[in-house]
Amino acid sequence: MDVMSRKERERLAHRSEILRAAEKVFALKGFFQTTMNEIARTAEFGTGTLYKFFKSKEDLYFTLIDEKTDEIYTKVQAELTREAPAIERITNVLFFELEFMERNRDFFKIYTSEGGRFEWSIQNECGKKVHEKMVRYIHLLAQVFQQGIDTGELKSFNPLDLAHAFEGIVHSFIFEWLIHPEPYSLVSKAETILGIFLTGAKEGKEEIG
Amino acid sequence: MDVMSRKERERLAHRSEILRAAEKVFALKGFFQTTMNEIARTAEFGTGTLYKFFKSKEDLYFTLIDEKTDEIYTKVQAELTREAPAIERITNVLFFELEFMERNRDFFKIYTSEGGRFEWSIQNECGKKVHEKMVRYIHLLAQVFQQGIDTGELKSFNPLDLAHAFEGIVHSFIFEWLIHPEPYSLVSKAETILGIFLTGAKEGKEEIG
DNA sequence: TCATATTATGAACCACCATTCTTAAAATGG
DNA sequence: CCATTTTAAGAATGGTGGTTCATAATATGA
Repeated sequence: MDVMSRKERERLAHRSEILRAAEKVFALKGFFQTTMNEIARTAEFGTGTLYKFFKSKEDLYFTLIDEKTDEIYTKVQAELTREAPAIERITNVLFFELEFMERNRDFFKIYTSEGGRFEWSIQNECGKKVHEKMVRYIHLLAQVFQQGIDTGELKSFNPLDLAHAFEGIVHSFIFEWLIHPEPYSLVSKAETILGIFLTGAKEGKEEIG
Repeated sequence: MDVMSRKERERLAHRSEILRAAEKVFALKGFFQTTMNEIARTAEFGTGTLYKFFKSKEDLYFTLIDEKTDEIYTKVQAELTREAPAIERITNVLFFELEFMERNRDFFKIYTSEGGRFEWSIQNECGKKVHEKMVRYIHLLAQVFQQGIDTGELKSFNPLDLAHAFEGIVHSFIFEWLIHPEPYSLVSKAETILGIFLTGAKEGKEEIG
């Protein structure tokens, strides 16, 4: 049952088109170097039209990030709060993340570049929202690690430290994949990531004799 | 023996003062939001004077990064190419890095924000230089891991993957430390980082014996 | 000290956008 | 079809900030 009028539906469609165009341009040039004009041209709208949907460039930018992060975070959250061994949940989340980034290269370029600008982002009203969501995600992850420790699956490191370490590794693999000139499957790195994170780099002393 | 004239020495001193001021302002506001005017005011020079030392804002920015990275990379490089067990070298480098960042909070804010802007940075002539240095560093690290694998100290993961994972963890701990409101010792996290990286998160099933 | 050369200065210039606003076009509906 | 309302457009506006340059300040050295 469609409760929206044709007008409303069209309006929404136009909004998404603008967001899609913005994503492309922001990913290519970063926030400060993309102009509203260019986004408008890419989306095939007039410049003024953008302001019918978003009250400023910042608003457009953060809305973009906010809606996309929601898309992945809801999925990840569902998996993390499931009833299952911690390692299994972490593994699945890793696959989610990698697969999502593989399908949303542009988005991650924007997302990752947010990392650098925290001073500015965090001051900003919309930026704060995005940042809080990242924090909540890390804490959720830490909670799962805590459970893994409790069940004896994991060593008793500080769970928040584990979460940071895990995200650090994942992030750096995604980053590497992004700047790599010839594309390869990001998901194929999952085994490696898990291997290093779970069993560590050091060769276990195999005291044979 | 001083081969520089007083003039030359003064000129050099002024240059450093400008760089120091720039570091402070860039760290606080990021590249696009700091103005040459503000850097000049901070350094107590006229705006035009900056252009006697640096041909543009970009030049100033990348010179800053370039010279600081040299400072740490030479130290790190010396340690990495030393004759010693791989794990020992990695451990020392980790302490270097953390200690350096602890003394150069501002610099790392700039450095990390470079991560995000790779499209732009890499196109840029000066940016390319900085990027190449990062790549060289990672490869050096990978080489050490390779040696560690050869000597049986480390498991035979792909050494480049190990290097990325290691830097990912370190980076994420530094990042966390940066945004944390009340300061704590970064160096104190070294044990944790090494623990996670070397032995992994999973509780050991005491493989064989 | 004074004439000259050198250097520093910051006001002015100019290009660049985010945003607004007038105008033109398209819906609407009688 | 026409009158009226709604919406889209992109030119015009205003503010900003990197860079330059004419001038002031300072140094030099005779």
